[in-house]
Amino acid sequence: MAEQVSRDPVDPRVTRSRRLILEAAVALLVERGFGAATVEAISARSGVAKTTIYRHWPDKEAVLRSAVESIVPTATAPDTGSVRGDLTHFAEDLARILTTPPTSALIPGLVAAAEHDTGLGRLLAEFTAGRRRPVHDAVARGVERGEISAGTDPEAVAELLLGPLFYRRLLSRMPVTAEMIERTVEAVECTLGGPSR
Amino acid sequence: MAEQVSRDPVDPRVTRSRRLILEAAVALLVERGFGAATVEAISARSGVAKTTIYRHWPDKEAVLRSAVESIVPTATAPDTGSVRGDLTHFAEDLARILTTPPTSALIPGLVAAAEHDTGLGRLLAEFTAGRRRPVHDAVARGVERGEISAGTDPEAVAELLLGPLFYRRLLSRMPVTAEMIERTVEAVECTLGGPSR
DNA sequence: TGTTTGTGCTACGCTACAGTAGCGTAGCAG
DNA sequence: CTGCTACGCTACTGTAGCGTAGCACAAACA
Repeated sequence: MAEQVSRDPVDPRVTRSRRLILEAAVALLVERGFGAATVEAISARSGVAKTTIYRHWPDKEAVLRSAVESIVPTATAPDTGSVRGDLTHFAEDLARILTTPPTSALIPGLVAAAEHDTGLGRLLAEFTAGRRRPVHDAVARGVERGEISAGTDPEAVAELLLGPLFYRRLLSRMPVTAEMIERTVEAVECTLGGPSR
Repeated sequence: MAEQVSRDPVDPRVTRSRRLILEAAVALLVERGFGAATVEAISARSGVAKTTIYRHWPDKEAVLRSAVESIVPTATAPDTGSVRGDLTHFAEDLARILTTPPTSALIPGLVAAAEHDTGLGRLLAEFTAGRRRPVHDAVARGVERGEISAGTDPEAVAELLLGPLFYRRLLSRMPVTAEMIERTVEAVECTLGGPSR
């Protein structure tokens, strides 16, 4: 919860400790995955005593959740004036997130951890839902503008656009190039049709 | 290596042990993920002594690799006469794999493990490459048939088709419905264009 | 300046797990 | 029937990691 952060004027030692701990946790998650993110490793890397970590979080899971939360990126969704422009911008944004640390390195582990950890599962669900929202908005604007059919399913659009990008990151492990993005956006647009459809 | 399997007429006790061990390992991987698939758990579940496990594999990683290998499904790719038919059949096949055990439950963990384990990374690469091959073949047949343009990039087609399906399984966790498959195939087809293109 | 509060440190106890050694037994094949 | 081989079992060693207790110290704060 964010209340804690803004409420009382906290001791600078506390903020420093928390910051160092989370930085180290993120670095470990990114570099060596969930398996290597142990409390002792975080302590060693951050220079903060293990006991101090337990003074701020009840257990390891809570630390890792905080670490993950601390780097969840927010999606941007500017109105570029056309559906194609919006989707392209969005895809480029996602591609950047998918290929640059820290988020990039975190996603595979998060996907797997979400399978058996409900807390992280919720986090992943929030992340992906947040990712789809800009697409919904872009579609809504397109409909309003008369550019595309009112019957367009925004979820379907999001899926067609996000799927191939995540596929590259997680499965085929090919680089996400500008050409690939353009091609994918084109494919999505192709299915949209005009307002008459 | 497969030589061992077919070479000598093996002692039935050996085949029995190996089978029980791998079955237990797969069950554990499927039900509770890579983290829970310990040698001791496999031993307890299979009823085979831990020492016997180490008589057949050098270490835990090797056991898990064998377990994963034992359930990698092979892709089917019948020629239905049209690109659309081929792709639909393929997508339905993949959807089944993505939603039914044991493969379904294994994929998230495999994706994550592949990130830091080169052995499993190779396995995943082989799996996904095997998945894409039928799409390549379908495209090739479509080109030969004059149904679609010779310039069609089969990798792009595979990506557009596989991406959304995997996205549902791994990220949005929505069920893969028949409508969704049809919609996705339609979207892919829409980008193909005719032979004139 | 004195008091409070957060930290570092050492030293724990506990559990889970990897991997091994040696012995006795049971099943297989000739 | 006999030798061979795989197996089960017990008992280890060693390590890694979680989470805690208590004390001394130092930084923040009033």
